Amino acid sequence: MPRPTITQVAALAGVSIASASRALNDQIASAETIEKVRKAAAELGYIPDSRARSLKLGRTQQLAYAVADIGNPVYVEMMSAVQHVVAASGYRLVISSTGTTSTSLEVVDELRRGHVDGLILSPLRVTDELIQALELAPVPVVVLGRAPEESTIDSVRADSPRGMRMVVDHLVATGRRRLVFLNGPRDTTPGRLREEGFLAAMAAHPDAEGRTFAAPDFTIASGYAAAQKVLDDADDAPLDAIVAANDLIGIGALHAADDLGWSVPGDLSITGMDNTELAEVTRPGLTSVDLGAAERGRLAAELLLARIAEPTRAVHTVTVAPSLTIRASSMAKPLAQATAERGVG
Amino acid sequence: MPRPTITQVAALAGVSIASASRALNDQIASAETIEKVRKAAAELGYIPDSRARSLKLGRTQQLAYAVADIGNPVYVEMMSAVQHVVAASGYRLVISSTGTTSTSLEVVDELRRGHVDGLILSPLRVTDELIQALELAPVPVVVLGRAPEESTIDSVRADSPRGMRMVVDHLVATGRRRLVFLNGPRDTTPGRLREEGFLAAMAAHPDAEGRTFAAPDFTIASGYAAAQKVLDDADDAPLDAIVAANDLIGIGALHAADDLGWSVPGDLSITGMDNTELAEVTRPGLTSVDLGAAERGRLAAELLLARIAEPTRAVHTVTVAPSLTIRASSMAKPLAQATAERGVG
DNA sequence: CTGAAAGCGCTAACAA
DNA sequence: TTGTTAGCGCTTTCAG
Repeated sequence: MPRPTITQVAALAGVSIASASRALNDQIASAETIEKVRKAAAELGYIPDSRARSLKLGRTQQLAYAVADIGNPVYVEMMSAVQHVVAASGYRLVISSTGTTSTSLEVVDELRRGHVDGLILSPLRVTDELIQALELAPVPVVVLGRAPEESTIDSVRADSPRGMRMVVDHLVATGRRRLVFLNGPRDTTPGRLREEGFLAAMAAHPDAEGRTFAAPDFTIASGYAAAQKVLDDADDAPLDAIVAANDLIGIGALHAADDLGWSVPGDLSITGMDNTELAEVTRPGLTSVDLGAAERGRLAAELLLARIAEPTRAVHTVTVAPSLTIRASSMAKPLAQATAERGVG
Repeated sequence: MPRPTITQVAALAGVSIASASRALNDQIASAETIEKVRKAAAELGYIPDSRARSLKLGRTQQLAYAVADIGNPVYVEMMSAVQHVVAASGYRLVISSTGTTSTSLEVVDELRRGHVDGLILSPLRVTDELIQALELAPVPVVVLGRAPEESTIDSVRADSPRGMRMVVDHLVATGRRRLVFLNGPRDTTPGRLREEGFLAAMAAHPDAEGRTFAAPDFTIASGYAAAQKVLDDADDAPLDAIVAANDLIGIGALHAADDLGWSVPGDLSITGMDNTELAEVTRPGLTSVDLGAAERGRLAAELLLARIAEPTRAVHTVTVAPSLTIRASSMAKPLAQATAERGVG
């Protein structure tokens, strides 16, 4: 049996389809009509067709979430939060993985198909071209990341510079003086911001020195190779802390240190960033900056829903405060030794 | 400026809207018409409205992926694979998180809105009620998990019993004789199957003995607590291997062993299941059975697309072969000691 | 408060 | 090959 339409509900209730529609939606009808229609709808198991509704109303009750790589734990965390908010508001979530190479422009172009009422976009690189496209997008867009100050696009950003500052302050406070920043690719937004944040933080500590090194990817393997190189050169260029640009690189560094016989945190502190589940799983646990991925996802979804509800509202740029989760990988030396005795190091 | 419609394209090209539609879709038109329409469409930047198309054609070019918890790494891995296949075939992916409590029945009901052309469902519990609902679903469904033999639903299943057999064989071959199976909740499909698989595998090794213990969740915290209890009781009930029902429980066990001063794999082998990214991150690395999550996701998507293309085709039940990834957590003793000297244990 | 009718944008008969 | 027309299922004027 085919799905019942509103026409059949109306027929069974003995009213016009217009009345049926009104009774079901606005409730603007006589009590008697509403009752009859509800009963008929229930009897037939009527559920309105979202395709027809979309066409008529010009909205789909769907939102898009587009990121470079939906497998990335940070994006997954955001997505869960987004999905939660979105579902609670009666929207569906359409995901699209843009791939690390593309510029997200295709995603914006796709919006013109009208299949979603809004977009949450986390672009790897924010180009002028992209911003321009977003301003002209047919539906509201919220950017997870840095949108230019003067743009008219809502955005939710992490505060990685401040996060970096927290990490560096913590390392210096626990006695580290020669820090190496292990970055991913510098031509990405996180790569650029985190490195700038690191250097700015170091500038506040004249008694400590920091240098930087860029791995080709934000991955464990890249982090491992990069850390290996840095640790191998330690005779010429000593160090007592590695500040990784993200958890994956940090874990790679943790493994490299382990394999090269460095004691963490005895000889070397290692920190990550993003505070993914992975950071909790390593031993020693990886100290990491939580940039509030879930919180950012939640806010992005709320901003988007608010703008859909009120398209002319003021532009919002929300920054989520980071927090530092200190784990064993960056404990101060006395603590570190106590830990090592238990067999952790 | 509003999105151009096919009416405007037709007007600019100087043909009827029907001709414009044919030229754009089937290409059944004179070369001249096709050329004119293409030019007009390009000039206006025309993109067909997917809402109107959905209503007219009765299909949305969207598929749904529904799992209990989209934050779970296994589901994420599947989702990535699904998204990959689906996007390559011109479909969009709508995700929905059913929550651990629900029976997935709401998801099936939602299908009647007609917003997707098919569903990939990974139910936590497969009830008769659910299967019945799936058989009556208005669009094709592929189940990730066990569908009853006689049902008419395509499904892709992991072979966790065989995976368990591989783990147990490996542990026995490396000298372990007293195995404890650390399960999650037994009233879930994976919980039941994995425990049965463990017991069946043990039956093949009369010289070894195995017992089981159920944690309330498939989480690190539950695994930690459960392992703690089992290890505390080791005087009365000795053991030399923990077989965890999944990686999270395995990692919890790894941490508990560490904290209680057990050397892994010196005193104790620990294994997980699912071979998530997490298993690679721990030290010692967690031996784990790869149940082919990505492969299952890929196959499920392909099965769904095939059924949509040919609704009357034969029912397919595909089983993906597991593979064992041996890491340091279950090395044989000689190897284990060599590793320990390097400071891993 | 209710019903008739228009129409969202598109595709697919059908006729020419 | 082309144009005319109906209609997918629904909401929303507009009269009554």
